[in-house]
Amino acid sequence: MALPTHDAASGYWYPDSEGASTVDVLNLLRRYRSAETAMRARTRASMRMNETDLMALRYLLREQHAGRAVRPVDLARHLHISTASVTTLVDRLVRDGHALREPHPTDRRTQIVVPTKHSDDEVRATLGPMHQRMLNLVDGLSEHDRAVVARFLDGMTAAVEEAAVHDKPE
Amino acid sequence: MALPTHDAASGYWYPDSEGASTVDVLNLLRRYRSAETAMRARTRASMRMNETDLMALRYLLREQHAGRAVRPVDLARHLHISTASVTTLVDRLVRDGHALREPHPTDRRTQIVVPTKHSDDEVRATLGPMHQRMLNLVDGLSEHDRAVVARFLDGMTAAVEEAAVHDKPE
DNA sequence: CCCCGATAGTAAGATGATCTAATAATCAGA
DNA sequence: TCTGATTATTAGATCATCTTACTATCGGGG
Repeated sequence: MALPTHDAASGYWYPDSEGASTVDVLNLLRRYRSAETAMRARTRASMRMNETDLMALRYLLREQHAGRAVRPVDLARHLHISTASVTTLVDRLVRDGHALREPHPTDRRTQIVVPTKHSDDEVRATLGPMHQRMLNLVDGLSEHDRAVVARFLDGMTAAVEEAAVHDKPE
Repeated sequence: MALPTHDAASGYWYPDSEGASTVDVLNLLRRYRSAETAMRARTRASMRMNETDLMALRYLLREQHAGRAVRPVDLARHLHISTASVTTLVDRLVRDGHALREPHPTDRRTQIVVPTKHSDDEVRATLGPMHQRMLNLVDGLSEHDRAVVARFLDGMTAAVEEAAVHDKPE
């Protein structure tokens, strides 16, 4: 925790100097964004998957965890791709042992896409430690600081979403 | 600012209730991520560009602002694509009026890729107001809160980057 | 001064993920 | 029971990327 500096390409941050200017914060946010993107690229590479397929798999795992069944059309809506593309996407997931097609109990037009235990293990092994580090970090914050961070993230989300309201009435 | 709730698909947040749990914060971070991704998709759609081309253009604008010339090979390195792909990428940017190829002053093997004023205006018009809202938000924070947020972002970045150290010695 | 390895951009052809349009099966309500 | 809506699939096209091969240029060591 006593590391002097993170020296990403753009945006330095010295944890000792108390003064974090406004642009510092925005640069840190951008730096986090880029670190997360790089992390996704690594995960993708280590699992030999493309971005969409990985997002699909994570969605499958999340929904399974929540006890909800996922049909191909749900994937299409969540990922904003056509059902035709989902067909080939699920083909890939099944071919590579990440998911299975199972019959839907009541609707014979559709199916249920289920992640395999193997894929669950693999994602957990890859993302688990990182997730744990994140949890630890936030856990270490005081109640007050957590609220500060929560308000910040909520506000940033609103700032980003507001663009949708004004620019595109469609 | 007295809005009751942001109700994204996953992760609710009530700004009034003081208790933001650890998982709340992580959900808010994920929600911000997804809002930002959606914003990028809107920008891309409104400018009729794909993700890589938009990232390239933003890089060109940023570097120009910093007074640095950008060669095709710089784009290749920054975007992690081959120089062959950069050739076609710059072809697209030039075709659509977003950039120009200019001769390099000293090295005749290469060129300089310059963003057009038009593209500058367009990006500024699209992203400017959002950026302003973000600045205002962070500006509104107290010195102390800004430091809290900065430490949080710095820590999260470290948590995400640490995966690279352990998992992939390559 | 000139060669030669390194660097830069481009062309050609292949691959992979997406799209649209058309089709077939099934559902659910009038 | 028909009929319109929903769902998945196939076929064919498009688009961005890749690898490989090639050409032009640079810059340093004989």
